Amino acid sequence: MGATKQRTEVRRRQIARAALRLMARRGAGGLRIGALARSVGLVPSAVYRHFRGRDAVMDLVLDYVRDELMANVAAVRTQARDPLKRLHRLLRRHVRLIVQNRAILRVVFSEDVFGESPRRREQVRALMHDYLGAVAELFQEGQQAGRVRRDAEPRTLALMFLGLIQPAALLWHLSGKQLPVAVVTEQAWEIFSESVATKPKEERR
Amino acid sequence: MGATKQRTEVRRRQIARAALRLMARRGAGGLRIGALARSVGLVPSAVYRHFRGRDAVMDLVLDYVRDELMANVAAVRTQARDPLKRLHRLLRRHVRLIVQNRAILRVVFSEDVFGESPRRREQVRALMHDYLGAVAELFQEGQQAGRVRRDAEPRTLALMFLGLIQPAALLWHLSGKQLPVAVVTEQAWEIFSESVATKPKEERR
DNA sequence: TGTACATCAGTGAACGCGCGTTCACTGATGTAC
DNA sequence: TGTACATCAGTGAACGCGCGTTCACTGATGTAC
Repeated sequence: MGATKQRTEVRRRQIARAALRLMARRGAGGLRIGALARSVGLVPSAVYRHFRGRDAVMDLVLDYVRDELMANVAAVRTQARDPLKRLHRLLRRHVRLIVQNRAILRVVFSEDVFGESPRRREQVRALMHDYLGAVAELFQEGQQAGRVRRDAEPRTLALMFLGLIQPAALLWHLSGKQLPVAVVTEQAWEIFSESVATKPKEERR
Repeated sequence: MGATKQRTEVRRRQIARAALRLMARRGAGGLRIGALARSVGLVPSAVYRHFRGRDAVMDLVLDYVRDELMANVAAVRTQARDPLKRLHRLLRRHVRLIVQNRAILRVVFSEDVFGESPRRREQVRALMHDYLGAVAELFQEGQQAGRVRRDAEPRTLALMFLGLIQPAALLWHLSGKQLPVAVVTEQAWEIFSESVATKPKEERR
């Protein structure tokens, strides 16, 4: 029944957005072509006019996630000079990203990604690796600027940084938005950053 | 053809163990009755002699995970008196548990659990909640003993504790055992515990 | 500006596959007497 | 200790379902002249 025709670029965008919504609710494995089509007012087979298949949709979503994460890193670089401030802002952005678009959690933790195809798994590994690399770079710059203690590996710090968010985000997600992620993460950042910053002996924070 | 008969309790144990192995490789969603049956030398339909269905198998696995996590908490309580030492030991045990049995990661991050049935989701939430509660208790005892700073919420500390492991474990898993989780986690613990412990100088607050 | 044709985004029916689950059955094991 | 019967853990065939994907088609949109 008569969906009005749209140019393929338009449909691709619509479908990608719908995919994000669906994955937020049902997870990566729960991305059904049928539901996807319906939610943009098409018939399942119509999706194949715009994508080669389910995998191609997934790819686009993964690209989106990567873009968002990396854009955050770039953004905080322009917003602050102090490496620790940059990291703090990145933390907030990361939390906001996850809260606003739960699909991101699902993609990274997905089954699909986790076990299934070696290709997918490698894609996500690379994504996580790159993001961690960018975060580690921020820490390293902090070390060079004398703001961050030098007796810690930047990559370890980057992992800890992610660790400030991940369990809270997971629990938040499981509990259906009950947990105040932003607040908890902020508290965790305070403790973490304090222990990571070089102490200007006997001075205030 | 012709599997020798076994008592149902024996089969249940065999099946549960096989389920753990399978989930470690393919994830919770990848737990197939067929594969499960084959890996204990049975025919798919035979599984139904011992379990009501796929969900019942999942339930048993979930129970196992809960038991292991909680047993770890109990164990470290007997192994050390100092709350921080207990937490350190718990961290190591947690890492070992995950490394030795990857199914645990999959269960907690699973799709199945993540989106699908509200029941499953609630089960996992409760599991995580209880474990976090037990960890928070250790922190609280540390505060009462004057070993842990009092200006931080025990629950926040518990979340951070999990955060020391989770991202590392995830990356380790994605990269196919490349990352030295134990080492990285140990480094992270050093930084974390240092910032959480009360400093000999500024005793009380 | 109108006509002829190519392209393109839709449709619905059908196919195939994997998988969980059911069912009637069989032969081994356990139990009562 | 042997016999009769109940129970119980196997088997394989079949069913049903959800879902991704293909295909022949149609009517709208774009383009050449």
